[in-house]
Amino acid sequence: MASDTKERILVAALEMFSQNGYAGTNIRELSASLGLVKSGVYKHYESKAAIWNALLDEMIAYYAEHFGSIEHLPPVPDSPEGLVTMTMQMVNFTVHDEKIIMTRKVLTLEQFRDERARELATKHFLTGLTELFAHIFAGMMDKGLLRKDDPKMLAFAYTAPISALIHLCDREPDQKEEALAQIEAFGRHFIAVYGAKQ
Amino acid sequence: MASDTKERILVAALEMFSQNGYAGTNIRELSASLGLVKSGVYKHYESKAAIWNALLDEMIAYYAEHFGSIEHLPPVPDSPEGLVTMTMQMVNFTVHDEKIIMTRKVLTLEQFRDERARELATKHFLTGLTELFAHIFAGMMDKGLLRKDDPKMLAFAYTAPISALIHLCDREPDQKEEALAQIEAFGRHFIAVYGAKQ
DNA sequence: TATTATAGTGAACGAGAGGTCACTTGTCAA
DNA sequence: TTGACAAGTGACCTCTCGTTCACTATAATA
Repeated sequence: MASDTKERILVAALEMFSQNGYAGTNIRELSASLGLVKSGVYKHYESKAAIWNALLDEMIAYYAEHFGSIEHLPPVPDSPEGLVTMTMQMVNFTVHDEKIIMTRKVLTLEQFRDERARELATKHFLTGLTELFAHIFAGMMDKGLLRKDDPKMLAFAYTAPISALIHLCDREPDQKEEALAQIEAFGRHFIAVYGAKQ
Repeated sequence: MASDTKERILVAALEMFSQNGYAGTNIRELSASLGLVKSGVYKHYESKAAIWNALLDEMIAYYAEHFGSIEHLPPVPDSPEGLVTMTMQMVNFTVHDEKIIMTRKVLTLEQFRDERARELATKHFLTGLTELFAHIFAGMMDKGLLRKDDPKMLAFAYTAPISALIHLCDREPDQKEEALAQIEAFGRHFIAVYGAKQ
């Protein structure tokens, strides 16, 4: 019945791993945050490493489902301004959603220790975003909204600065508002530079 | 006499912290890697945290000395191609120098736990590079090598993608050569886009 | 009703952590 | 030569870690 405990353990693990890292997290605290005693956790996972692996399984599956599939491509904007709007919607979500913030933090902290975390980090932080926007930019070029150029290069030039500011938001939450404004300014700069000449 | 031990401890600490993080590092291993026993370390530092703080002091001082001062500004390139050359020299150094690699890794791993690490991470990964290249780009604009625009915005647009690929090199050293080629390609793309119209 | 599986408890364990301390050794100044 | 001091040793301390296990409570099943 109340065996959503197994899932609640993963939620708590994400929270603690993202704050203190894998090595800095202990099972006692994790259990306590769920209102049970540490041996209770071992009824659901055989070890700390098993919790970590299950969490990574979930993160990988979630990423594949939400960002890795073609049908989840956002629509191609109808105007340069539409690109900024869409970008800001995505960015606003990604820097305010606690679960996604914690996922990024965990991947950041464990990328050098765990191979799967490393792979997922590269997707999350670099290749995934670039591929997504390469599609979008190719569509915008077809519509005559963007100067014809290599869509992958433009996507990289567009997403990497945004990604850097998203990382800044994770690191310094106080500066979130400024960072968001900076992203918007960068978006407008980008369309001014790369927008198709009228 | 042989009291460079205090300094050797910091070297070993940088190595271990960058691989396993602060929490994942233990003094026994650290001491053993220096050929001494753990209590020997406590003759030089009163605690693990003291080692961490001394290491951070050193990293902060090193950064201020080498990247934070005006007189260490690289010369403004004489041609668009010169920008690429200079960039590749800097990048090649930064992705191959072990100490700098380890410094980036440590800052990456501890940015959420230690406030000074967080500040230094933001400088290392974002603002420092941007300010440096803002100076360079302002100079290039004066020379007519770059289209007139906001130097800070251009510097951000230039350095953030490069920084993303430097992080990729740290995360996936196997892909270092591809990443360097990608940085060079991006540099050429950048001057094609932002170079002053002849 | 008796049985059985599931979820959770609390005490215990061994290993390894950070840290202390009395002691030895080597070096140099008085 | 002696004394003082810095550097290093090894045994030991306490604490916390991940993990185990015998046990209990509960709820569904036969």
